[in-house]
Amino acid sequence: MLDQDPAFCGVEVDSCSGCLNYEFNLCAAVNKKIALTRNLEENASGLQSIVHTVPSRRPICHAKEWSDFVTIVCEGWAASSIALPDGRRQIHSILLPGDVVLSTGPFNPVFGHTVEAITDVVYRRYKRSELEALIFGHPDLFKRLTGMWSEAWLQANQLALSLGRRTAHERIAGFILMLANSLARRGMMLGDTMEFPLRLKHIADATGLTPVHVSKVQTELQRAGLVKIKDRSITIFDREELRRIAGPH
Amino acid sequence: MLDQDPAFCGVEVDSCSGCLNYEFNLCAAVNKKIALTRNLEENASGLQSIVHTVPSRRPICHAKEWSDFVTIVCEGWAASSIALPDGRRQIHSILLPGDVVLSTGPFNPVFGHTVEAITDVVYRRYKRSELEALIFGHPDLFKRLTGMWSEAWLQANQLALSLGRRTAHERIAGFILMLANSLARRGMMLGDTMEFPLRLKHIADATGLTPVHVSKVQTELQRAGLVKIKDRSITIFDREELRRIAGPH
DNA sequence: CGGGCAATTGAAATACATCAAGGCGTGTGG
DNA sequence: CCACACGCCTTGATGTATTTCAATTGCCCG
Repeated sequence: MLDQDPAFCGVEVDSCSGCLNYEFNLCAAVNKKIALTRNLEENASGLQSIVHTVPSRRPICHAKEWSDFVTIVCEGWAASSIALPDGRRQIHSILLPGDVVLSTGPFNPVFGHTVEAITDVVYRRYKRSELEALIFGHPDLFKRLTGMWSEAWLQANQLALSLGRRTAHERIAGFILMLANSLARRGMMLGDTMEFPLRLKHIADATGLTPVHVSKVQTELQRAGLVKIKDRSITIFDREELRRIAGPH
Repeated sequence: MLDQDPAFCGVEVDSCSGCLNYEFNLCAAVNKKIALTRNLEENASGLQSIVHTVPSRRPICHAKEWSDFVTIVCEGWAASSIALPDGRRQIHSILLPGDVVLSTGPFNPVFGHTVEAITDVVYRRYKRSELEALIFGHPDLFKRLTGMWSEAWLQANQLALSLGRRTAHERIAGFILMLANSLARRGMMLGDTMEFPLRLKHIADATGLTPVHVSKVQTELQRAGLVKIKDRSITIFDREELRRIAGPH
């Protein structure tokens, strides 16, 4: 879906309303607020955003970058990670269309993170100061953001639980199911098939394993007839069994 | 220090001003705001809190509990964790005096977490609704909270990095150093010695290892003369070398 | 056609877990 | 006061999940 129409969101400033994920997250809320302030004849051209496009494998935000902007993914897949100087790194979130890049968070930027495009990515940047001003005036928008924070914190802790206490099989099965859920919520599943542009290295860095081992577990899952990974997409045949392998939640 | 005067914070409602950690975190800010609102003759008896005491090894907040209260630790050590039904669990933060129990977060409670007393613990509960009201009126207090969230998120991600990518030695050395820093900021270090009330199981659940393995690594660190663990306290002899073992940051 | 990344596969190495036994401190009941 | 049980820690022996190393293949792209 992404590849079929990479320019779907377009490049004009307020083309989000046409975006498939418009309703998904912050974008909708923000734009509706813009509409509201317009009606009120105040701050008419208030919240501007600039659309950027980045080819796959390129960084979107760098670890040291001090950012005055809040970034939201419009199109494509990206990975947010922390890296050690010796090259080890841990991906802590896969960013999909509609996701706010939390390290460029609406209230405070969080340093030390790197965001890298997995596929070609289209993203949008809001000026933090403007977004902040908007948020303070609108309690529901605010609620949405604090809710986002709590959820992100919970997810981070659950990732820690996985990395600390789950086996490779559990982690990988769980990772696939998590992606399937995220994509389903976005209407990006075609039946039981979804895009799967991740390299082994991505999965390895997200699950705390090595690419080699990820490959072995994946072929096991495939030989057992649970999934089929091919041509940068994955089909889930036996979701029930996959859930069983992913272990308790 | 904790054991010497467990009732240091007292049990009256606004005894925090005498607390060693009063200036450390939210308490100070909250209480100053109370003072401010008093001066303004509004909401005079606004923010009430109730002090609770819990003996070691007892739960403070349960996983399923819906909480209308925000909890702050006044005295003692506690652990916040997520558990799997089969008993595996991951501790994601050690809570020390002055720490806000983030799963009872100021804006939203976060479910699925368990908070357990390690030592005897004294904590204080604020009604969320009251705290929330207070926060909205006071931007600096608000800034403080969003800053807390960002920091907590960063820490969670760094924990994930450790669990996913660091060796047992790195994790344990890093864990000890982290505690030393936290305690130092609170003025709870006596030279290079600090309280260390954690059981092997706690350290294991915080580092994603088994108690047996933690024991082996600890005795290695001790034999190498880097630290000495004895009588529920730990002394750091060679912080430099410990940092080297903890690996890059 | 060749060169370079990505994935697969097998063999060997290793870090950590599991199992099991013993010791030490602490509380408890006789 | 002693005997005893119990929880916690230590230590060694063994087991295993995952890593590391290495060789091979396929594929994309010039």
